[in-house]
Amino acid sequence: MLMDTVLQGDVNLESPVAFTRPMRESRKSDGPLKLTGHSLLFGRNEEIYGEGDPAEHLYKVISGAVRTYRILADGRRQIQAFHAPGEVFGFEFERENSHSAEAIVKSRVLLVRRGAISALAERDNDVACQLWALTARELRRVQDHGMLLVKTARERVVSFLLEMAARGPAGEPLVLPMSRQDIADYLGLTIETVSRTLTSLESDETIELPNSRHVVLRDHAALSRLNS
Amino acid sequence: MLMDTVLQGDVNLESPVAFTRPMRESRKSDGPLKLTGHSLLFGRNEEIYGEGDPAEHLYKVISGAVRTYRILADGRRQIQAFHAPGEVFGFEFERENSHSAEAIVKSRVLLVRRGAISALAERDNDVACQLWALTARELRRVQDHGMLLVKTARERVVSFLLEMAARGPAGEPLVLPMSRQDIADYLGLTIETVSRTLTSLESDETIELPNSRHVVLRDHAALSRLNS
DNA sequence: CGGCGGCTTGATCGGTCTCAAGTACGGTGG
DNA sequence: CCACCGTACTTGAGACCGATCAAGCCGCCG
Repeated sequence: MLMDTVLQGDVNLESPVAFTRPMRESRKSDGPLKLTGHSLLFGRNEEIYGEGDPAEHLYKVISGAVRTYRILADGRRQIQAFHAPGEVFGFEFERENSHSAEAIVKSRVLLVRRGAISALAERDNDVACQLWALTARELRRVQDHGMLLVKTARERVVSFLLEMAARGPAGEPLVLPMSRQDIADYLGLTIETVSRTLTSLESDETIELPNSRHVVLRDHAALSRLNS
Repeated sequence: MLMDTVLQGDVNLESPVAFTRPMRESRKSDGPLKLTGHSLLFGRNEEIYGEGDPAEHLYKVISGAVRTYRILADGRRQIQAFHAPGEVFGFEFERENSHSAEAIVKSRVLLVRRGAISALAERDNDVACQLWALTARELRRVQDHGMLLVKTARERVVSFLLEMAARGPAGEPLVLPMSRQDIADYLGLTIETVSRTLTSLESDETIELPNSRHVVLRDHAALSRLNS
C-alpha cells in the first residue's frame, strides 16, 4: 500500500462507470461534490478496510475494482457490491465499518476523511443534500441486489451479466475483473453453479466465453427475458 | 382511507419500536427532526403507495404495521421490510417509488411532503444531516436483510424471529402482525417451508407456538447459535 | 517441462419447492 | 350457543435444483 500525492476528486451522482475504462467525468445538473484527500494504491486482494475498523473515510475508486463484503460466523462470505472507477463506497452511519473492502485487482483509491465531509456538510447544504442523494442511490443498489437473491441460479447469473454490461461501453465484450468465487459470493451461489450456468448459457448461444474473464453478450433479448 | 386532522410527528433516529406497543418518543442526542403532515388511516392490506407512483412523501408509522415490497415480472413478491410504529419509510431518491407499501393491519400513517422536507433541508443543515443519517440507517437495514437471503431456511426463520424480538419488549411473547405468506416473501422461502421450520423449532423446544401469530422464544442460546 | 491456481465437468446428495390434503381458527348467521 | 363457512396454516409425498465431493483441464509462470 503506497502513499501517493494529495489530489482532488469529485464525487458525482452519475451512474457507475465501466470497469474497463478510465473514470468518466460527466456530472448531474445539481453539480459535483468536490472533495479532496489522499489517493492510495492497493495490490490485488489487498484490504482497504476491515469490518469493525473505525469508519474514518469515504472512498472513491480511481482505477481498478473493489469488492465490499461481510463474513458470516461460519466463514461464508457475502459480497455486497463491486465498485468500478468513479464510484464512491464506504457509506457508513455507524462508528465502525459494517463490512470489509478489498481491491480485486491493483487499484487506486481516493480516501476522504469523514470529518472533512461533515465539516463541509455543516457549512454547505448542497453538500449535505448530495450526501443524502449518494446514500439513497447506494440504498437503491442494495435493494436491487436483494432482489437478485430470491431468483433462480440462471436468473442471478444473467442479472449479474446485465448489471456489469450496463456499466461498460455498450456492444463491447465484457471484461470481468473478479474471479468465479467473487461472482458466486455476490450471487449467493457456489462457484460450480456459476460455472455451469455460464457454460449452459454459452451452449444456448446466449453468450460467448472467449475465456474465463471475458464474456460476449450475444442474445440480449434472451438475456432480458431471463432477467425476469 | 380516511382523511384525518393535521398533526405533528417527529422523525427520530431511534431504533425500531415494538409492533405491539404505541410508539416510543425517545430521541437521539442530535435531536429529533420535527415534521408535520396529514395522518391517514389504512385498512388491512390497503395500498399506501404503489411502485411507479410519483414519490411525493416520506411516511411514518403511527400505529399498526406496514410492509414494503416489489413484484417481479413473473409475479413473485419480495418483501423488503416490515415497519413498526415510530419508523420512517418511503426513502426514495428517484422521482418514482421503486417499491410498493401496504398496511399489514389497520394502520395510521403520517405523510410528510418531500417538498416540505427539501425546503427544510435547504434552510437547516441539521435536517439535511438527519435525513442522511436516516437513509444510512435504512441502508444498513437493507444490507442486513441481504445477508439473510444467503442463509439456510432454518437460519432465515431464526434471524427473522430475533429481528422481531429485538423490536419488542424483552421477555414478552412475540406478536406477529404479518401472515406466513408475508414472512415467506420476506425471507425468500415458501409458506410451507416457513411453517415446517417453525414447527421443527417448536419440537426442538427452542420456541413455543401458542397459536400461529404468537411465538415465545424459549431457548435464546440455541437461537443465537442458529443465527450464525 | 513441471507445478500451481483457477476454472470446468461429472456423480451424487440433500434441502427446499411443488402439489395435494388435512386441520384450526375467526367470523357470520341462525 | 352452535353450525357453517372461508381463510390461513399445517402436514405429507415426491420432484427438482443447487450444493457437495471429486476428478480433470487449462493457462500461466517458474
